[in-house]
Amino acid sequence: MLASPDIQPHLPLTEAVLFMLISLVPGPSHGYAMLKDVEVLSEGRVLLSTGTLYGALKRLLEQGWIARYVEHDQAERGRVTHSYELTGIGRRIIQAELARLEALVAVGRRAAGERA
Amino acid sequence: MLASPDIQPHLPLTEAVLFMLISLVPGPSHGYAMLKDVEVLSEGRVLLSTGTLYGALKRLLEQGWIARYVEHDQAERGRVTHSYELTGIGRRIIQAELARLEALVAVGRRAAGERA
DNA sequence: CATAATATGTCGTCGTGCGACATATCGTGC
DNA sequence: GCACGATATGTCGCACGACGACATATTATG
Repeated sequence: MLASPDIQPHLPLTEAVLFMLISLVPGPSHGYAMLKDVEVLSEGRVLLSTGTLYGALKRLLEQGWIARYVEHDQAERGRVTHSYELTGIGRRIIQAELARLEALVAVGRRAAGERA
Repeated sequence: MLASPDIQPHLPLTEAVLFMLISLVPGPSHGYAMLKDVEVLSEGRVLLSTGTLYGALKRLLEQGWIARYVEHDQAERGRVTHSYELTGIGRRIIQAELARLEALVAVGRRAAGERA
């Protein structure tokens, strides 16, 4: 019962990408905000560089896991920011990766947990 | 209460390395056997190439997470195999990585689990 | 006695995280 | 009015690691 068997080849995700996707679950956000969200979500352990961030965003867009739309801060003047939003595929990827991680932890605990 | 705070910088482990370390928990083994063990442990999802295997073994030795000793198959003739064994550091690394993964899953489930 | 499985190793390529660098806007305090 | 930090986006080159391809040799099996 593997929903969308074509998503398996994309796993495992890197820690950076998984945190970025998770940060988009509550709703759309933009690059810099995701950077800060990931820092909070990971309790300060994952500090994305902008190189990692924008490189990963580009790939996620190409793969169709997220979608982008342009937003104007104010009326039509001023800074232009880009908002990113999870696609259906993106949500399925997150679920698949979390399931994979749970299985991995189970294997590890079974082997390494209950013994000297 | 982070035992050995100096191990944190080594995380996250790659999937290949974590599975390789887990395969050594029950006891010493050699390269090719680890290759097959990982395949079984991962239920066929992780198929290490020998490039990955021996490259990773070299690094694990250099880092002192495993130790190597030479074994002679028979008396003193025939194929020479190398056995690898987890060190104390190696065991702590596994525990630290499993703990990290559990925390990661918890964050993911909290964000992505309990909502539409 | 050929063929598969076991066993170890190297090499080149590709993907990805990351630090450094480059720009520009916005808010706050002085 | 203006300096300065936070916000915001992006590029470039390096380093590390997984991987497939290739190379070899020994040990079982049919």
